[in-house]
Amino acid sequence: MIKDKAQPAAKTRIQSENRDLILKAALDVFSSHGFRGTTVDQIAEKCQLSKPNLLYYFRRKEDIYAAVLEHTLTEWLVPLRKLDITADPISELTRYIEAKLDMSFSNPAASRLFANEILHGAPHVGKFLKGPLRDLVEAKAHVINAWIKAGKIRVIEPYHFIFAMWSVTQHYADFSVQVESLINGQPNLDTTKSAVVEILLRGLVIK
Amino acid sequence: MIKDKAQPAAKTRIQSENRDLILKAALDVFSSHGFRGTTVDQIAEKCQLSKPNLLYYFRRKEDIYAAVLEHTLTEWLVPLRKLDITADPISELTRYIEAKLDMSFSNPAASRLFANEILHGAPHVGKFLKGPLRDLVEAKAHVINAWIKAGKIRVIEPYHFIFAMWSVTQHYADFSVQVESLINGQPNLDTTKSAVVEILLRGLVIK
DNA sequence: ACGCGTCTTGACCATTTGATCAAGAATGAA
DNA sequence: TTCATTCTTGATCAAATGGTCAAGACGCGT
Repeated sequence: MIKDKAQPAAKTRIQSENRDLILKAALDVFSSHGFRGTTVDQIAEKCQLSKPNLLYYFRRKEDIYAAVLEHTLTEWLVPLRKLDITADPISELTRYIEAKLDMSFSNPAASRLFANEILHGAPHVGKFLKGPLRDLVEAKAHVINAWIKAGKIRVIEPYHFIFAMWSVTQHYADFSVQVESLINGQPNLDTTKSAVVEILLRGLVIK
Repeated sequence: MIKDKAQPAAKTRIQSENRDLILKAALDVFSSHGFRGTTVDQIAEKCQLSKPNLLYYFRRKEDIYAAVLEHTLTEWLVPLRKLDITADPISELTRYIEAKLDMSFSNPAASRLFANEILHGAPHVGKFLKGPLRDLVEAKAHVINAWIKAGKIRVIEPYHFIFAMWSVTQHYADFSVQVESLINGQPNLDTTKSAVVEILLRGLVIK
């Protein structure tokens, strides 16, 4: 669980600058090596601050991790929140899938940080999963069900469909090493977008 | 990279028994905590052997990890190898997806071990990805393309489609904590199978 | 029962690493 | 400029951890 409420808001210029530096470096290192795999020294070196200085801004290593994770989570849900029941389902879901792919390609570290956290049992975000995220997903499952009832898309199990959109889009960030090994290079964003949209949505279109 | 060739084959009864014990415990611990996150002591406790005894069978912690990973990888590709070009595409892909879901549900630890390895840059299996796995995936992409040319399924990008099948099926193992938090309990295997098959294959059926 | 090779472990070591602290340097409001 | 507050860091500590080793226990073919 995220224990300490986020550090008291930065009061000085130096504080906000250095906190940003630290969080940026920490995202990079934590996402590459996991929580146990990263050392405070690594983060310190990456942002050019001394280790005791890091621990001046964040008392414990775990506090840095919690701050990075929290910061990441808030941005994570923005696209899902925007899913609009009044819009056309296919174009709405297309927008969502493309937004998630944009995030995976532009900020894979954030995706990996989250994946690592879940993979290891979500020790810091268990409450987030069972609380805010669960409520949001439930609401969006209702949206999908409404579309189905209105005859706008074919019948599909909403939860599994949401999981499918997540897993496929995040795959390009979390498993990028594998993807790049198999296709011998970086995938093209636009090509990936159209392929993924086809795969996930073609089965939903009413003929 | 997997450095040492697998340990010399077990010669005595005690050797093969204890190696099995160790590998079983190690899969459990490594998949939960990652390589850096697990200690030799944890593995030792889980299989009721002393730490020096573990290091009698495997000289280094990394050797245990390599052995578990190698053991896991070999089983991993069995279903994909079986994809048969001569069979009916939809039933063949259905079989594959269901086999992968069976694996995710029955042995999530193996899936998580692999996910963790890839997530952290595949330090031990880079050659496997660019070698055997790449060749296999290339071959199966040809199979899918052949089905498309024969007019048996609709046009789809084969690599992205394979990635989609992997990510969706493995999601239920790798992100099980999230899945179970969101649906408030363990997903039903059969329900999941039919939902995933619908999502991934309905768009491929020729009307 | 013997004896050799296998197996087991308590004690120990070196290194890594998260965290502390006191002392000094920089900052910025008055 | 002044000086209280904020910021920075070298030195250091304690705990955790991967790995070693010598000595002894045990298994098993003869």
